[in-house]
Amino acid sequence: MLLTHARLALNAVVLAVTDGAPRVLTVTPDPDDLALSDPRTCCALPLGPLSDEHATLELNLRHLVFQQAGIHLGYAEQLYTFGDRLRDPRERDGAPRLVSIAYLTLGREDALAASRSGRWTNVYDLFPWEDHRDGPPPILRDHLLPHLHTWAEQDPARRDARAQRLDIAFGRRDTPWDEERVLERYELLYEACLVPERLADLRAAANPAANPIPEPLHGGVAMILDHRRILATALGRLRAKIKYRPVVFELLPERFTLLHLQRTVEALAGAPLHKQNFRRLVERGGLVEGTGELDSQTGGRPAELFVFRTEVLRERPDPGVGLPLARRRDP
Amino acid sequence: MLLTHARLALNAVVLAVTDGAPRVLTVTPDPDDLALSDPRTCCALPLGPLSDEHATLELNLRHLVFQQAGIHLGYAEQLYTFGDRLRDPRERDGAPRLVSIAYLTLGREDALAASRSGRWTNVYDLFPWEDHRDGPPPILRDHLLPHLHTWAEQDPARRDARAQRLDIAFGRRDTPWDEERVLERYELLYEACLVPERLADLRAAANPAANPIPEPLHGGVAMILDHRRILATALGRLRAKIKYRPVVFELLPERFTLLHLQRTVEALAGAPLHKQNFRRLVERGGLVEGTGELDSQTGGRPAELFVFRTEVLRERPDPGVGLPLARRRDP
DNA sequence: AGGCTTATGCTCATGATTAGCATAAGCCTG
DNA sequence: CAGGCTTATGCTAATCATGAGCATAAGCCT
Repeated sequence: MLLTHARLALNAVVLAVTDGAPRVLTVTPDPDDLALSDPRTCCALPLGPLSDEHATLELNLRHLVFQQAGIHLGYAEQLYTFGDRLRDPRERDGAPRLVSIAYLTLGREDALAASRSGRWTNVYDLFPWEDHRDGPPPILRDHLLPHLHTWAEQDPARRDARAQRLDIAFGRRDTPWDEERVLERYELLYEACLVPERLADLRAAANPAANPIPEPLHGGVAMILDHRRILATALGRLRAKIKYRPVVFELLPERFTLLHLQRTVEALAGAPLHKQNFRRLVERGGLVEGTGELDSQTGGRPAELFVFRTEVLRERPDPGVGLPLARRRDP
Repeated sequence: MLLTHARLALNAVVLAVTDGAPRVLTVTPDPDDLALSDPRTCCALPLGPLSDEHATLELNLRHLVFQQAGIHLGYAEQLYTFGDRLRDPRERDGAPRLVSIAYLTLGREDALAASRSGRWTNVYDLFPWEDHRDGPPPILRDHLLPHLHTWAEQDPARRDARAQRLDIAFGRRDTPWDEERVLERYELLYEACLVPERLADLRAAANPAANPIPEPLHGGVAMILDHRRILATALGRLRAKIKYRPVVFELLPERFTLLHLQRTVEALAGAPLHKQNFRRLVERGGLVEGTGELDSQTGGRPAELFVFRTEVLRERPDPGVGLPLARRRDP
């Protein structure tokens, strides 16, 4: 029952929403972890070792993020443990297996200033196909989907299975777009060689000749190892979670306008919401409480400032914000 | 980034539903893992080491369960990684930290026969307070809740916080009972010394005198280490999951009656459902499809046999069965 | 003053849920 | 074999939730 040859790491996905964009805390990769990627265009999630000093994994993680980026985390939940072999290409050369326990954590906007060595990266720079707030992004229709369809046709044996996965993940045919399926979409893009880190993995593969060399690689920001997959897992989880747990409020200042709240949810969900219905949902759901104070910085009629009603946690089992979707951005 | 002194284990929660009761696969504990518990009354979840032979954790786990119990697993998903210190009391004596990656898996009823060294244990023998199919179980009102309230009053400083946790977890006052909060309930019962394994942990504690020795321990089946906590996590997760993913069908034979389906959901949720509304929900939700064949073993009018409609996965983003709750068992 | 912006109240149609009632169609017993 | 038991299944009324949109309010700016 003893496993001696594993490297065990804690991994943090720290998310915030600033200026209407979801942002993730990234750090400069440890040269050790860079593997075969280019250090200039590559970023990494904060990570570090388990230490016996800390009684729980979560405390360990908080300490680690504070050390690396000077940030005191708010909400934190365990996300997933990534332990499959060859996540790190160096394992091919006999390096011990890497097992990463990843956490999803949220911070307030103002934590941005506190960051030391970390940087905040716009999540949609890393996942440009996930932002549907102004309708499906052009890159999806013009670039990714055509390539995905080509890829699906490529292998006659798996054609049907691939086509069906595409339908489900990207909302083709009778399936609606489901903003939660971030990981499924990432995995398809990875398999189709449309994300840059796939190139590194292929280069590191034992016999590069066996796999056709990828042609239509989508440029953009790269992340080390499987960190973009970890982030995809986190985004999908968070998009699901806001619907049934009041976690959005972890991302907002104590007092906020309803539009501020809406914009934050939209930034995470990557979808536009129907304004009036959104208000009704959060107000009637007992999630917020008016303070009577007004914010006149709105550019229009001043908006009332609200606070989160903590009591709702006692009253309802699943007090999420829900997503009253709008077809397009509300006029 | 190397952690040398951790023991890393895979842990399987294998669930099935037979004769209207949810059952979990348990094995005789490894003498090494027994720690301070009594081997006669103690059971364990299947567990084993990570092995470099297997490319993924999930394959590793499947192999392990097959070896230990002769069962080929169906559905499997990662549950949680338990890595806090002192999960194993022996760590106090310098034993390396134990990190367990737990999986939630489902099997068909008939897997029962295939089991070799494992046993199927009724989940509600381990969690008698969780079965509300015939209303709140007497043990809750007569035994656990009174003791919990006493415990809450015990510490004046934490009284309010504890009382509130009780309200939320057990559905007191204005909060409704939420069948998903299995883990929260377990943790309260653990803290209040109402589950047997707490005794073992206290005995192993460095200075037993610091903690008051527990009086009102609830007897019943014990599990090694924190395996009951792992199981609580699994049950809570599954109860949430059936509502938005069609996982119940993994527990049923290919063809089933709607009542069979309902009884299976009820067994997992621990709550009675409204029959007519349940039918409408699964039929109109497109989850099932009638075969035209009848089952005359029902004791009343023969019921139609249904099959799961796989296509639903393409059509709707969240095809769970939903829980049309009934106040009492339907007449 | 008039137009722009955002906030906020209200309505209407539609669909989903809850809670029952009622009937159907087997079996079993007297 | 009728009557009562069981379970299956169809149907409805009331209530509640959701999606879409209209209309008005109340700031600012020119």
